[in-house]
Amino acid sequence: MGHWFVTLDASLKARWQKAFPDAQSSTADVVEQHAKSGDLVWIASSVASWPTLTQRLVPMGLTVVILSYSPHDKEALKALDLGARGYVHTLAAVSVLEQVALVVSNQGIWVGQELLAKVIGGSFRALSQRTEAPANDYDDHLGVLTERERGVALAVARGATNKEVARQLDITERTVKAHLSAIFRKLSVRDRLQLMLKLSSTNERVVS
Amino acid sequence: MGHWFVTLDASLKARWQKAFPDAQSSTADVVEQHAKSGDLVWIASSVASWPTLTQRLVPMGLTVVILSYSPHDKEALKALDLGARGYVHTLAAVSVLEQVALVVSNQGIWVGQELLAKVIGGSFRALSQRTEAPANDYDDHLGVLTERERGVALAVARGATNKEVARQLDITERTVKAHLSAIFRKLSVRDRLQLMLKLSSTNERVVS
DNA sequence: TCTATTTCTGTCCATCGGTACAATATTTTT
DNA sequence: AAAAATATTGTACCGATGGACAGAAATAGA
Repeated sequence: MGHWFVTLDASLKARWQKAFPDAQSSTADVVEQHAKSGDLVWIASSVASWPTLTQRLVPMGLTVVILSYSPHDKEALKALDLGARGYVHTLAAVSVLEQVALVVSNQGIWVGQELLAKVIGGSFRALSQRTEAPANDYDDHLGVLTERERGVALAVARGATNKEVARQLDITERTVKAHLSAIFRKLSVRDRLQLMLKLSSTNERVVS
Repeated sequence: MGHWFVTLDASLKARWQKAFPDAQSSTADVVEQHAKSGDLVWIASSVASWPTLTQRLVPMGLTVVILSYSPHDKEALKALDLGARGYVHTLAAVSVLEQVALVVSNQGIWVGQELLAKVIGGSFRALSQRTEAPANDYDDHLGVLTERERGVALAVARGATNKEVARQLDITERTVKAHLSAIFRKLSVRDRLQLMLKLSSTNERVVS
C-alpha cells in the first residue's frame, strides 16, 4: 500500500516524509494518474479542490484522509460525506498519523472525539423520537412544510444562497424564492437568518 | 490530574477510594469550586442534577464520566450529548474504571460496545485524536477579531440585520458594514450566513 | 514623536433577498 | 369530478448586503 501526500505547503512534506519514509508527495493530477487501488492519500484541506479531488479518488478505490489546520465539525462531516475515511489535524503527532493510517486502511474511520460525540448525540435524538415520541421536534418545525419546502429550508439552513439551492435541487432561483416565501410564512420568520436560527435551535442534524 | 466523585451513595465512596486512593469524594458545589482544568469528575446518575452539573463542568475544562446502576443507551447518549466523555456501570470492575480514566483523560470517549455498535453500525472506530493546542473554541474563531468586531459578529450571529446592529451599538450602518467586511476577511467567510454557521458550529452560546 | 491599530464615517454600485402582483401543470384529497 | 394542495416559473420592484474606492479621529506601542 502506497502513501500519497497532496499539499501546497512545502513545510508539510518534510513532516510527512518523516512519518512515512516511503511516501510520495505530489499534485492532485499525479495522484489521480498513478495511485493504485488501496493506496492511502492524505490531502490538506488548504488545497482548495480537496472536496472534488476526494470525490474523484474515492471511487477509484483509494483511501482518503483529510488534514486540516483548523479542524471543525462541519468540514469533517463534509469530508466523511464525500467519502474520506479520516479527518485529522495537520500537525497531529507522527504517532497519531501512523495510527490513523492503520485504522483507515483496515476499514476503520478516524474522526475527532468531539464530532463522534455529536454524531452519537444526534443519532440519539433520532432514535428516541421514533421509539417514544411520534410528534418530535422535527415536526415541530419542519412538519408543517412540504417535502420540497423542507429540502429548500435545510439547504438554506446550511448557508446556501438561493442560486446554490436552485442548482442543488435543479430548479430556478425564482422557484426557490417561492418556496422560501412559503417557508417564512409557515414558520413565522422574517428571513433566512431567522430560519437558520429556528432550525439550528432544535435540529442540529441540519449540518450533517 | 485530580479525581472527584459526586454521589449520594456513601457505599460507593469506599469502592472508588479503592480504585483511586488519592481521589476526593464531595458534593457538586465543592467540585465546581475546587476542581482544576483537566481533572476527572465521576458523577453518579443517581444524582438528579447530573445533566446540569455536567453542562457546567465541561466548559470549565473538566472531564466528566457518568456512572449508572442501570445503564441504558438513552441516558448514555444524553450524557455524551451534554459533554460527558464516558458512561460506565457504577459497579464496573476497578480495573475497568482505571481503563476508563486512562481513555477519557487522553481525549478518548468511553461507551459500551453495544451502544457503539448500535449507533454507528460498526463503521467507526472509537479511537480518538489528541488535538493539540486546546485553545478554546471561543478564541479559535473570535480571538482574531477586535473587541468591536466581536460585538458586531455576535449580534449578526444572533440574526440581527445591519440596521439593528447599528442601533444596538449606536453606530451608523456604514460602520457596521466596515466591521463586517473585516470580520469576513479575517474569518474567511463569504457572508453573514457563513459567519453564523462558523460561530454556531463551535460556539453554541452565541445563539442561545 | 512617529507609527500602527482601531474605530467611525462617507458615496457609489453591483448583487442578493424577499415580496407583489401574477400563471400553469401535476398530484392529492374530498 | 371538483376542489385543494403542491410544484414550477415569470416580471417588476425595492430594501438589504457587501465590495470598492475612499477619509478622519482616537488610542496604543515603539
